[in-house]
Amino acid sequence: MPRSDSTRNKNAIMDATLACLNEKPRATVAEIAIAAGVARGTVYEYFATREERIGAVFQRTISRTEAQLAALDLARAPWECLEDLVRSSWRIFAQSTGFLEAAQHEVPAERVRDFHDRPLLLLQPLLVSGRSEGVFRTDLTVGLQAACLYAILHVAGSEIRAGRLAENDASRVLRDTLHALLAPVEPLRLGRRS
Amino acid sequence: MPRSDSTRNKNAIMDATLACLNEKPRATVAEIAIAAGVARGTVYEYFATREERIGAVFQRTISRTEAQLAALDLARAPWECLEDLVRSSWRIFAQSTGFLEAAQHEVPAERVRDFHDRPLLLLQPLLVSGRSEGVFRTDLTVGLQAACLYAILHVAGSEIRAGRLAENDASRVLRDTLHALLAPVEPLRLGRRS
DNA sequence: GCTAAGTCGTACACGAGTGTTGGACTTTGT
DNA sequence: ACAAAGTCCAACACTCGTGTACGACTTAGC
Repeated sequence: MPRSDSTRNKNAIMDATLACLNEKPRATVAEIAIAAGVARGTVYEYFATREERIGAVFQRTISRTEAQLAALDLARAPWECLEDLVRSSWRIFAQSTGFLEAAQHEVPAERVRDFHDRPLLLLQPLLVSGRSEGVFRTDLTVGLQAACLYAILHVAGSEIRAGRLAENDASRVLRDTLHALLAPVEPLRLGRRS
Repeated sequence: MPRSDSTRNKNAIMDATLACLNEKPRATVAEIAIAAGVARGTVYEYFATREERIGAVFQRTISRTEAQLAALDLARAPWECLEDLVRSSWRIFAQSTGFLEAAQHEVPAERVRDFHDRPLLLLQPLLVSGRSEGVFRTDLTVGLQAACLYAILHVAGSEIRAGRLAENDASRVLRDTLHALLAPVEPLRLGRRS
């Protein structure tokens, strides 16, 4: 029967880890402890090593992402599906891309593989169904499209953090950009002036 | 009158710094020295501190990028211009995005600002002219478009490093993706199934 | 209010990376 | 071939972050 403030602190530490690492990849234990409103030593009560701590947050972030993706109703039209996805989860990306980037280099390679593969696998059905319905373009790899999709989410995150994009606009901008990325090209009149 | 092997070593060190930091943000002086085929102490002959060293490579990378951008003939059609740009410089991005990412956190904030602003400023005329000619979409900020553009180049770099994208395909893929990103949306029938 | 669980703060040992120094050695350019 | 320029290597001091230890203190929960 863990005490209530205990779990509260644990969460605070994980949140602080996410937040700190998100904007400064080399954030130190001391900084994280301060951000969590906790003594440095307390951090070690829950996570014996840096790797364990980061790993836990890493895991939690993946779980959350997967939950978002799993909640999608793939039976609906691909575009609506995608819009839903973006609307419901762009924020979580904006708040964790920096962390994930940093975590790459602190976590054993196998788990990084996980991180790269699982969300892609979950995204794949959506992309594939969009393709087979003829509403997504097919001249680029799904892998690449997924990578670009995540990158765009990433961009939105940075732009918001930098104050160059208002949070209110994010959803619309993302929708439009992703639409451009995934929509099929029709006649493909390209590169020559009209 | 600097000796010839001296400048050769200096270049080797800068190249090694770029390469090492590119695939491992926390690369150490020792590793870089080895990669440059040089004793650790020798590194300090040219760059007294880590910051100075990274700063130099940082600067060099910016200069090269600017040179690429400056070489563009803006009088030509925007699409051709863009294609040229991509064709001539995607490689330099693929070889330095990791480094740049890492350098962000090792270099004083003012210079980072430089790094973010200058390439954008150089890209801006191209984007603007494309807009005024009506061949680029105008419903998104130039800043955001530029950010996405760089992000896509970034993605290509990672995908290539990860072996998921062949170098031969990169140019075409980039052209198509960027086209999608920048091309105007015509009727904008969006989100509803046909 | 009492107790156990949890926290705090400080101090310490340890490792790793940085930057320095100095003398022996090797290479370049003339 | 000879001096100057440059390199190498080993050792060292220093900083900083990590992780451990422990006694004193505070809080939650019954």
